[in-house]
Amino acid sequence: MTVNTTLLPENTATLAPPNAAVSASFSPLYQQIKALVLQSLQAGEWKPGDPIPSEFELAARYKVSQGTVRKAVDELAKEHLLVRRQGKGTFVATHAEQQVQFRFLKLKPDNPQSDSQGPADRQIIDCKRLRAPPAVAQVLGLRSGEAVFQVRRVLSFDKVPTIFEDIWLPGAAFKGLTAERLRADTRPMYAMFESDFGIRMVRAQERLRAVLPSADVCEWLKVTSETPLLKVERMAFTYHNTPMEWRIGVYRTDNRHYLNELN
Amino acid sequence: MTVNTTLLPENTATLAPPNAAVSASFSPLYQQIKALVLQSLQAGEWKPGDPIPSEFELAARYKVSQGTVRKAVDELAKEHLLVRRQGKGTFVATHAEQQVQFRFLKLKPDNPQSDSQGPADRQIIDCKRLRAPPAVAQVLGLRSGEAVFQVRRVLSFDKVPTIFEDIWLPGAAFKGLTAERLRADTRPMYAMFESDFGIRMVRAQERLRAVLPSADVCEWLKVTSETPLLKVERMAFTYHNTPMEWRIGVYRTDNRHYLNELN
DNA sequence: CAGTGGTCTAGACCACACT
DNA sequence: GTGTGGTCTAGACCACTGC
Repeated sequence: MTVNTTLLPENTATLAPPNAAVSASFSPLYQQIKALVLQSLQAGEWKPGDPIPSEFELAARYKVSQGTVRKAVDELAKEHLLVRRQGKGTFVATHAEQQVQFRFLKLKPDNPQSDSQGPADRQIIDCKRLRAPPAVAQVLGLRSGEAVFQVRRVLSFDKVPTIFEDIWLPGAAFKGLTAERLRADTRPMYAMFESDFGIRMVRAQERLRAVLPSADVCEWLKVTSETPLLKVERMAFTYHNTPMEWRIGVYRTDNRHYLNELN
Repeated sequence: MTVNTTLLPENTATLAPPNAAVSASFSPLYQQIKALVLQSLQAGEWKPGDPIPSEFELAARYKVSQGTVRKAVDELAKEHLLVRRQGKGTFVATHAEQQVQFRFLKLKPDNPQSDSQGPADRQIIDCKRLRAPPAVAQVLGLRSGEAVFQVRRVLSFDKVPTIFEDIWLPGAAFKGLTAERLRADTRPMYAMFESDFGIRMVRAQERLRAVLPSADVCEWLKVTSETPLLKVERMAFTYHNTPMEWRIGVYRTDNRHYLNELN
């Protein structure tokens, strides 16, 4: 495999000096393999939950050694794009698995023994199809005025309304989304996005602030306007860092907290 | 190297069947090497900023192949305990490096171009040696009444007091800590902990809430009692998950936000 | 130039899951 | 048993750093 070509029919890594003049943009073989696997993931060649070919098969396909494939797959597994299961195979990661459900929800109960840690009760307020306001269009990488969906919902834990969220999604990718469909589905929202729209959220970024609630938030969360709330602004991305969701939530934090691990 | 012994004089991995009866507690060689390196780090055999022996030297010392050492060091590097530098060697990580300073401070300016991202102005209010209140003793793993230090300080960005913090440290480990020493040192606090007390913070956990400020916080941050603040409770750990710091901070978030990457 | 970490290969064997 | 991922080894060569 030559260096810095996107694909190649045969492995020339040990035959040709890989780095005569291209030293500036040198990229190791396993990174190139990683990019190829990622391409297949994005193209939907293997769907969430499916097994991908074994390491030896991939090694044969790309004409590299199994160890090189292993290193590429290792990185994708660490980024939660793939899941390795010893003895079984390597699978495309999915938000539908019990194990990783609510990977992105960091709000935990202060007293885990007395308060539920499980999924919340969800109430979809509405789901509207709109022309994107400028701010929304900008963060989602759309042209101003393109179609977007706006979903509003309330999450309750132990019967206490705790989270109010405003979710913006690109109209083109989520064609056919309705409040009814959201209400009918009992799985996590991101699991439905995978199966119904072929969109897998891979990475997210959250910005947190302390705020006081607006009048309508007071209504939905049944709090006074003096109750400080945690405002969580989330950008979620699919493959290749494509923004696919903008979510603005406010959390009650009197019996729960946002837990963050620093490594 | 036999399996499941903490150390061994020679490599028997290829000689003895590693796993006749101990299948339940099997641990791979590289994990054992990792534990040994970690032990040397904790014991201070190599100090923050120092180079550790080369992969070949470590391989010779532990009687394993270089590849096995590599995998152990890889993991320690990913956990930020070591830093690899191609061509130079592998070094014990330190909070003193420009590159990783304030690794644990997640408060970022809303407008990076106009607001400073750099280190804050620090004002040490006081540093008291006390007998640990029960709550403090519990989280730090001390007996109630053991000595602790309480440091209070204010951090300002662009002349705006933004963070008020209350920091609790075990008295035994930080013997000799004073407000004067804290004020005299211009480095990040964790860098001083390394050089002056031999304590390296390796991992931390933060719990976030929205709160309204107490009367003294209003004073220090010059805000009204109606200003919602982000309360950040941090537990920091040294090697082997030993708790070494409990820190309770309140952040102003009107011009800054807490940024969190979800992967 | 020598020494370090980084990549790649080839082959052996182990642990695990399914059949 | 067969096939999967997981570990370990040995050796080659590349890229980077500093003498």
